[in-house]
Amino acid sequence: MPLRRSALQSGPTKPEAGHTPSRGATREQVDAAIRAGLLTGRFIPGKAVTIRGLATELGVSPMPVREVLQRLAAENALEVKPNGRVQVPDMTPARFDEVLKARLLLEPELAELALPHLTPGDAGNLQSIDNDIDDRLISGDAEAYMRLNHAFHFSIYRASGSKVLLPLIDSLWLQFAPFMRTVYGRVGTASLVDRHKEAIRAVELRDKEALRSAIAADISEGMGLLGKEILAGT
Amino acid sequence: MPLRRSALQSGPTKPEAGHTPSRGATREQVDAAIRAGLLTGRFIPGKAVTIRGLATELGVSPMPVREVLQRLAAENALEVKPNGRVQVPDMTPARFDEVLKARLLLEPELAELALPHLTPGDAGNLQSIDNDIDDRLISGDAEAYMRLNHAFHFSIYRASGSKVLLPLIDSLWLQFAPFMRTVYGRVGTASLVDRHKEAIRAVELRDKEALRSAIAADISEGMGLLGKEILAGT
DNA sequence: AGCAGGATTTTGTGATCACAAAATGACATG
DNA sequence: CATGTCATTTTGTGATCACAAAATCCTGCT
Repeated sequence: MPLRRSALQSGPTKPEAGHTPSRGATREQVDAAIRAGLLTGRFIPGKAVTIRGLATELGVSPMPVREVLQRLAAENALEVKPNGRVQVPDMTPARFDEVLKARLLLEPELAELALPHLTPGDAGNLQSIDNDIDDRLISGDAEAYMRLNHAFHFSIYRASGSKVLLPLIDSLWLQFAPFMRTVYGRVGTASLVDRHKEAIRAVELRDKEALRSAIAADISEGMGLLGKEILAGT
Repeated sequence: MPLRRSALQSGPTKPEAGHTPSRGATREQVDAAIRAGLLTGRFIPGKAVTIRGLATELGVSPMPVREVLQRLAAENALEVKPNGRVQVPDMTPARFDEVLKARLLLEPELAELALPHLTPGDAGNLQSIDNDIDDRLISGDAEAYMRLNHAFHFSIYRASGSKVLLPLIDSLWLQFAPFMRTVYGRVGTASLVDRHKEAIRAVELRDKEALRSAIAADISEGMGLLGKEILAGT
């Protein structure tokens, strides 16, 4: 086997020695790798993803990949077709509307719940992430933009300590991210707008309503307008 | 092994002949069995659930059970502890508040989306389910009540044809159902109230707002009041 | 009796195998 | 050249195995 460079492996591979690292570590590694790949759009919707393929790509046995694929299918991040093939589900207008609606219902709510837990230090981190985003936008690095945008939102949401709403939102992001990647591939990243600055100010001022509307506007303008346009032209 | 009567198997077991039924059929069977068990409260929160145990109980190999458990863990219906053990997560006040909030955000919305698709025939089905529920309430059959109450709500929600909101709500029900079972075990079923009648009338009249508030009231009165009371006393 | 400590069993995890279904490709036929 | 057919390969699925960690049980001591 030629050991080709994988698009999923960012750092050097781990299995240096035969020692088992810890309980379920391999599965978590595989899970993190595939999740990150989905969130940054490295999987193309409609393209089949094979168990053995990912397994050899990640240098593990098919077993942990099988389990992770089932997990992601349960979160509707992947779709198991009746023949057993697994693929990233392709976006439909109906699905898009639903994801948008769900995001608008849940994300402002969770941001509000997180607000009391956000420290001035967190606001600083958000500021720094947003600066990175601006850099990536002008350099046109869509993959890095998606990773940072995810980091921005979830830095807020995670502060809530939520164990229910957060996983739901997680599932939503996994569902729309691969599609948005294809959108950015068409319209580029230069025209992207967000409401991150308003959100940061709202966090600094601890203004509940301002944060809600910043998040809501970020969603409907950033995702809503762009996506509708693309889906209409298909 | 004495082949004890399983609490999960309702009918006679299937694997009569060695013929493979169809693609992934075993997994679906296992998935349906465990899901139904969770929704009717046949699993006790905090009690560990073992792969091999379920496997022999269902008469299958551990493999499909492993995958299904991973799926359900991804939906937060089960919890994988750091040692790998899998159990039904026990309810905490914080978790309960979040589930309640999420239900109130999502379920009235999906009911409204479903309303245009609900026919007079559907209203009749709802009526018949609700009649069954009333019978079970006075006879005190908590397990049947939970199954029918689930059927009532999801008969509405499924009509929406939703592929995003519906799975999210599915996940929520799997999370609170086992806890509610313990609640019914304490307070009995005679005192349960619901807003099903109002919901049915709203469906018949195609009254959007009436349906929303019927569902919302059903949630906050049926689940909210009962749960708060129990959690406060723990 | 209470309890620590070690042996035994149980359990999850990752790997591999066998099999059937599906996808793929080659090839012959119209 | 298009098209249907058949052989080959790939793929998912379920089962089984080996191993280590965890839990459980038993025993012997104070």
